[in-house]
Amino acid sequence: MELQRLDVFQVIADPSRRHMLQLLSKDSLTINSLAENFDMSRPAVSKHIKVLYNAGFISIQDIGRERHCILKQDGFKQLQEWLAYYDNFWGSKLQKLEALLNERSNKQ
Amino acid sequence: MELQRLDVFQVIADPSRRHMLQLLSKDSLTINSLAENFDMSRPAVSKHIKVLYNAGFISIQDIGRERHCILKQDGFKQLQEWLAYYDNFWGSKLQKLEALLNERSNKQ
DNA sequence: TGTATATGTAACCTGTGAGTTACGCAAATT
DNA sequence: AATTTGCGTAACTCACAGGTTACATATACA
Repeated sequence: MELQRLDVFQVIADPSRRHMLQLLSKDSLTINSLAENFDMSRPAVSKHIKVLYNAGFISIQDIGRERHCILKQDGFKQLQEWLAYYDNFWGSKLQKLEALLNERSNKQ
Repeated sequence: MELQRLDVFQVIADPSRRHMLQLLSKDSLTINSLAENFDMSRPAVSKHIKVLYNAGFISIQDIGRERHCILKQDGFKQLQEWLAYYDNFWGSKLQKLEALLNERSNKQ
């Protein structure tokens, strides 16, 4: 795995990574303490962490030989911005319907 | 491609599918009119549409031999629910910080 | 100083998502 | 009735994400 520069959409597409984010929302954890929760090798977890870090979902604080992973908002923000566009779509669709209904009732 | 039952996270991980959603947010389109916007074969587009449909991102209205694709809210809702959990996380984190700051200023 | 611990990286294997072409079928058109 | 159009599906190829094991490195501890 050379590049590991997946975008935010690809990052959350993996169930293991979503599970990691969920665990980190409860408490910040080291790579090993994270790995205890998964049925995969520690290097595999390490790679996922790298992916999450590169996409801005976590920050990492090195304390001695330990790496503490902390949830970070940046990655989530990109997703929210994407969704906000469609929120607006549903909103305006509803508004058009309301406008149509108002127009109808005015004509009566 | 046998199963094509990807979850909402996998569905939006593909750039082409996100582009399709964007196009459909402007206007509902048939498979062919959609395909004109992409540098891929029509069967490829047809498969993406099936994936989007199965995940609840679009509904389809058959008119004669044409299939009209219309944006649908269901898929987006699942993503919003997922994000809402973390919204709450950031919210509560901010509240804790505020509480801490208030406590400090009261002590002075 | 030697050993145990926490982690990263390289090399490799494998499953599968995403593309292709070829074909089939029903609806529209002539 | 014959042809064209719009679309779905089957069979195949290929790239690559996600897993593995083996090894390297730096910190903590005895």
